[in-house]
Amino acid sequence: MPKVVDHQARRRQLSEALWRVVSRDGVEAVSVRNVAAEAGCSPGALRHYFPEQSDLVASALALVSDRFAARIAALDIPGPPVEVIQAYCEQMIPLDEERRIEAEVWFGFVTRARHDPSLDALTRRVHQDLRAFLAQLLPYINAAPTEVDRLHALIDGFTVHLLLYPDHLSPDTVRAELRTHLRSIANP
Amino acid sequence: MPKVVDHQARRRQLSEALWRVVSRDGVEAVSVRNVAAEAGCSPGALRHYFPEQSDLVASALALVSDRFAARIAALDIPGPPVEVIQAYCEQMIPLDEERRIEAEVWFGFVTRARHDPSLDALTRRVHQDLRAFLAQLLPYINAAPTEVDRLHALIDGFTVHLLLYPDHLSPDTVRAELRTHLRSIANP
DNA sequence: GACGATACAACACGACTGTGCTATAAAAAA
DNA sequence: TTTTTTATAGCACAGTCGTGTTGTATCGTC
Repeated sequence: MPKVVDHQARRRQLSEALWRVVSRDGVEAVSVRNVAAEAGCSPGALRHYFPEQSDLVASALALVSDRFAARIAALDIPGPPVEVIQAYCEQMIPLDEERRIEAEVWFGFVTRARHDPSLDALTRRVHQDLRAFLAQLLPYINAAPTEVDRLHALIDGFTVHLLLYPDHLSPDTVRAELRTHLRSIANP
Repeated sequence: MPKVVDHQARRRQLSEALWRVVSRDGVEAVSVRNVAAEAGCSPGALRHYFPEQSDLVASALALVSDRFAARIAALDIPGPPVEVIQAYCEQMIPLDEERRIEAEVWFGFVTRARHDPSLDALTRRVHQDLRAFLAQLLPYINAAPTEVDRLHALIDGFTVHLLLYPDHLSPDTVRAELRTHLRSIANP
């Protein structure tokens, strides 16, 4: 048997290299050569793990989704229901550097996904999962089920604003406004 | 003097050709050649009006902003303040085909603008103008000035969701939820 | 009608793209 | 040690990109 490497770990490294390229130079700078250079390997090596470019992008997007799911699973917040839901919702918003890069990658490629069938399925599924997740949260604060779309839009709106105009909106402001919103839709 | 053409009109035609390319094939399909072909002219002719590609994109983005401003100026809604503000806010949301294409172009290039200084200034200015416009609206329904960020995020969140997942969210739902929001922050 | 400015077309160039193909290095198995 | 399988590297190819340059047709003015 030949040299053995952890394929899964290698793919994650390469996906994170793509993240760094997006964060530094934007989505339009993502190419096989650029990502390989960022990861410190040859384009041929990258193509050994991702035969086509869409495989690489899909993996990078899936990693965003996985990281979010891991954060949610690791959360163990005590306190009143509104604070628990606040903590969950905050995991979807780029309030720190880690979440900022993830959101940058996600929103950088989500527009491309509409014209790329291989990415389209993934992004639609994640969107629907998030909506379902939020819908599942609402009963804990006795909010009306119809509030899910407004909450979801608010979260993604804050996400876009934090990404594009970080100097016009502080994470603390977003946290406070999110809390205001959750309290306003909660029925004690 | 030579053949005279209406430069402003020609630029608008070319900008709208760019819109159609974005709407059909996405932002990544925008190139000097593709837009020229869509407009039915040669790349050389396009470059006569837009020496560099960023000039073309900047013009297309400015046209979005101008169209929005024209719609706002043309509005003459009678009725209670909440309904008037509702009508204003709806002009920012892709609730019909015209606004959908505009929003598609805007959100398609706004991520690129963060890495392109010539586009950055325009997009930031528009964002700030919209925020100021919303802030100016709030007193008419006696809403707290602090509500501007939440309203702005909600509007852009709905915009993104309508753009990316139009089959998960209907324009009517958005209209209804926006009205719910405006009523919730209004103090009679 | 001749002139000159403008509109437009066409090509050239270098750089970049994704992707196929081939060669080498390395490590596990024989 | 030899064999075999994998990991990585590197090159080739056709296509597209933005943009510079050069030529030509067309119209308003003299």
